[in-house]
Amino acid sequence: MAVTGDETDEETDLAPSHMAAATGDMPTYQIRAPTTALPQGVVMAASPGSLHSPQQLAEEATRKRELRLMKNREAAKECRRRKKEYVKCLESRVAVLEVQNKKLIEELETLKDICSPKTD
DNA sequence: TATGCTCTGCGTCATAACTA
DNA sequence: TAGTTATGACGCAGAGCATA
Repeated sequence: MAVTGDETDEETDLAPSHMAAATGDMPTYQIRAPTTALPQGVVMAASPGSLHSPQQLAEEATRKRELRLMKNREAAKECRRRKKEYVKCLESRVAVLEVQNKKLIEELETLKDICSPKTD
């Protein structure tokens, strides 16, 4: 067979998990890594037991919110980066498959020519 | 050059999915 | 089951481009 062996097996782990569930064969691009390191400038909270006044509670709530927003900001950046990578991966796969398809069509035409009975 | 349109990236919120 | 993370959706701002 003249099927080119250039079918990419480069499927990276790049499809959203729910997408993977939908299509059944797409890889996932969700990479859950343990995030132990805090971003720079983040100060760990005082233990809840050490909070007393309503003002302290309010400050703690504000601090928690800012920490959450910062984490989510970083998560969103990373998510977008992975998504772009995933799309690039899909686009290159499309390009490869288009070339492969073209070759197969050409091969089919050649075989048709060879096999078709000559009618004079 | 001013204006409108499109594209791209960002921050935030809501929520699904996951983990301890 | 509460807390955490990943991601879709939305709105905003800035850059680049066409065109009147």
